[in-house]
Amino acid sequence: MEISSKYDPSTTENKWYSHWIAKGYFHSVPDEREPFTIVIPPPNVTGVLHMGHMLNNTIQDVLVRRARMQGKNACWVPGTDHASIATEAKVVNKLKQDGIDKASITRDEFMQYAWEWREKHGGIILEQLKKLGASCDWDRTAFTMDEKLSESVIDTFIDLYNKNLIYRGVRMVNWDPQALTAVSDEEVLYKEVKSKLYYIRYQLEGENDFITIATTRPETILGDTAICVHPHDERYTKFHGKKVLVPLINRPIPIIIDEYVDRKFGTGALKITPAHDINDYYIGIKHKLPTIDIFNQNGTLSDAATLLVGIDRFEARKQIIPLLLQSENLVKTEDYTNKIGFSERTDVVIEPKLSLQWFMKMEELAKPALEVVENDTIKFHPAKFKNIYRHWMENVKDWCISRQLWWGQQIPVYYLPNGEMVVAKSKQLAFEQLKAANPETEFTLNDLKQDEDVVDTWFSSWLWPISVFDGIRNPENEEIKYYYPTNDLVTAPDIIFFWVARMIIAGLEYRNEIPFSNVYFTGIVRDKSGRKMSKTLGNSPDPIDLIDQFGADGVRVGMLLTAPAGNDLPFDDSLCEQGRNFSNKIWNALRLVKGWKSDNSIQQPETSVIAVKWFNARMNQAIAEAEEHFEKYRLSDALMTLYKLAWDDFCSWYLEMIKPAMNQPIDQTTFEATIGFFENLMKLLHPFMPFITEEIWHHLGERNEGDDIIITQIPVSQSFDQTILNQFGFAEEVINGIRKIRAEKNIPYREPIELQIKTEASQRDSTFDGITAKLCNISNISHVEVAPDGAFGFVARSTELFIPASQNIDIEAEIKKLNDELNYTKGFLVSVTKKLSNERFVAGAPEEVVGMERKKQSDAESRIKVLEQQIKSFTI
RNA sequence: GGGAGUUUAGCUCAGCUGGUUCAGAGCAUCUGCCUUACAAGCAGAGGGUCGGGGGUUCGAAUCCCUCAACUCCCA
Repeated sequence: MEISSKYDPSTTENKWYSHWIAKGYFHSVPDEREPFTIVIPPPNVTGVLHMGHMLNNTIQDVLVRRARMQGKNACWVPGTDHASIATEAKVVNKLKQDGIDKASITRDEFMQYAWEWREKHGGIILEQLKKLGASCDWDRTAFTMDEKLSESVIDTFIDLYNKNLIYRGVRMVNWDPQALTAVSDEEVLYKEVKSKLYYIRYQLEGENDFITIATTRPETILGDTAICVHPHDERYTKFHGKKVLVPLINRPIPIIIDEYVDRKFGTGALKITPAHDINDYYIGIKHKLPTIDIFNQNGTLSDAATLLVGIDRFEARKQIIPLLLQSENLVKTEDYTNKIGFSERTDVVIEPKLSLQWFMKMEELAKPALEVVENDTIKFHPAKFKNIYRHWMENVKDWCISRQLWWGQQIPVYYLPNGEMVVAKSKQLAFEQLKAANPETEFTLNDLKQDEDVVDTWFSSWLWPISVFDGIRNPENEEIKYYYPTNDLVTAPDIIFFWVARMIIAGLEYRNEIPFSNVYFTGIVRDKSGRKMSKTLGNSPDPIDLIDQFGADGVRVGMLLTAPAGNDLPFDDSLCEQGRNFSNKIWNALRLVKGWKSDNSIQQPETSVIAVKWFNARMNQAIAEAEEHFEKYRLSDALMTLYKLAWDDFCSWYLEMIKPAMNQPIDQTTFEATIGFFENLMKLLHPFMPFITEEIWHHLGERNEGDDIIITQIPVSQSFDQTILNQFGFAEEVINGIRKIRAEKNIPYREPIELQIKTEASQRDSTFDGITAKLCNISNISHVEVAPDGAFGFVARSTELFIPASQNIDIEAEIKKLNDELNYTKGFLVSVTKKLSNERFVAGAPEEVVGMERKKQSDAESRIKVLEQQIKSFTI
């Protein structure tokens, strides 16, 4: 069979993915095996696959495939979340393009459009994950607004309300004037912005005196209800108890005193606008100040402003300056840099705004959720994220869960005309509840009006590990009992509070059990210059293009090789190139092995006996190493271990050791052992490189229907022969020494050489002589008593080796080389001897350490002796 | 302003509770090779006073203090 010299992923990837699907390998049903469950962090339904998803889902797939090959019942639940703000914005835009204004249609009509949108666009990202090889149980694909999940959300809301953990209140919220909704603290991004500090003077009521304040937001003076000064600020003592007039509108407001004021900032006098600044809000409460909300929901000035009404807040800022100048209230303007909050969703400047919202009390719920992370019931990888988690949990604030949107689960609260409210699953139930509580009520069903708002999307996602198994509605169902708690969660650290913390809270509250045992925090994928990848910057490659270019396996390997947990990943195409090259390397190993004819009439050569014995030991050593890395969730290290096992040990060493002469058959024993090794390598690599390993698996032998690598058992480490590894270590030094001499002296590989070894007969070990001869094209290896003349020499451990020279030897160069080595070794000996002659060391250090030092000392001494002899032999 | 983390080769990172001349890996670089699986390759080589300073110790990349730079989180 002809196999191409370049591996072509495009011919294999779709083939195997369809095959796995057809065979139902990804589908899981509860059985008697140990379950291994991962729920996907549901990507945003509006999104397309980006590099962060690639990294995140590759890691999940590695974990899931490995678990599957360990004989566990692996279940990876895929799905998407409804992303209320983002999706609603998309739908509103789409409607606008079609000439429809959201305000002109009903809520039901809007929801219909939204569902249509999601039917059409909502599945893109999941389809893309298939290209990556993600072995999700697609039959379980979930969506946060599916009936099952939505009902769980509503049930939870009602339950928490009844437990007095949800309340409604007026609070200063982060208002997004574009999305026209409140957003949570976590959805506000603070950025440094160059702005101006305006110094504005307020005239005292009835006096011709002024007090000057500094502000970055001059337009908000219209909402001022006080000026605040520090009680000990002598500059302002004379103003205590007086009133000033708000410029332009001449509304009188009091001068209040509070230690909150920073005397050094600005003028030391602070304007107080309780409706539009969180700190002012608290001062307002403390001093019982009125609040004047001068903004409409869309960020324009309201009637309450009395001036510039209807003008946008930023335009108002521009327009108020000339007015203040004219009225001689503007004293001066300074450049100033401050941090301003932006909406994560719409990127507009957040407006602190007082509004009536629903909140969830967090303090009590947070305690047990902190505890399980502190005591490692849930392990974070890397553990440093525990600190961040602790800090947040200890300073947790109530969660604003209402959003002024339509796309999402509508809050199950019904209001009566008199302002009373009933919390229930439906209008009918609410009415029944009302009747039960108050049989005399005059209100009818139609008097009940449901809250217009929906709950935050995270109020759906926080239930995800439970709700995908219907564990809220049916807490005793078989699936939730089998799959929950899930095993691993793989996510980015930036949603540790949005999501991870709240899932832990929900798990403990509703299952009385943690939702997962391990949380693997990936890094953030950045571009070469360290910037976060984003659509707006346009610095993110299209993952699908990358897959086309390097193959899914290549991209997976590329991403994982340099992505230790929690470390940012500066992405570069060359990483995927490395992955692709690796695919090609093992592909070519297949070509070599497939080209051999095996013959069971040939005796297995001694060199191959040794080679097989060695590789077997080496492989088990590497497996043990990889297992350890997996245990610590160091996937990139596990991959690197296997990468080197395949490339260096298998391809570069082992295959060269056993390679038959050109066009010669190979003995059956070695051939079978080699196929076995190759198969094991493919199994070990399968979680990382699912496609090529499946392809090679089928090339390596005749497979029965259903004999696919994806469901084979992954090799586990067995005890291995340390002696042969040590013997190889020595052989490796010898071989490298010979190669170095060949390279330095320009002796081409084709030209056979002789090798003479000088060791004491008792220490002679010729195990690898045959292999050394084969790999270095040595015609004859002999053991000698005396160093030969006219030979290139080198020392491996404390053995002298010589290659008789067919050419003249540059004696001086040889002596120099030996002298350099001698000096180095002597220096080493000095340091060791010094250490050993230090009584405090010998007394204080553990015996093993001292023993090791003694061994180093004697090794160095004998090596020095050998080197000195060699030098002497040259100088004679 | 408060908190956390990071700083080791050109790049990305390992180096666990001090102890092999401990300074490592991959990639990149340089040199020589189309050696009959692979130039997406093979064989060699170079490269770091472990951010600076101080301390503890027989011994410090590792522990302590301090300074500096960067990153993130919170307000």
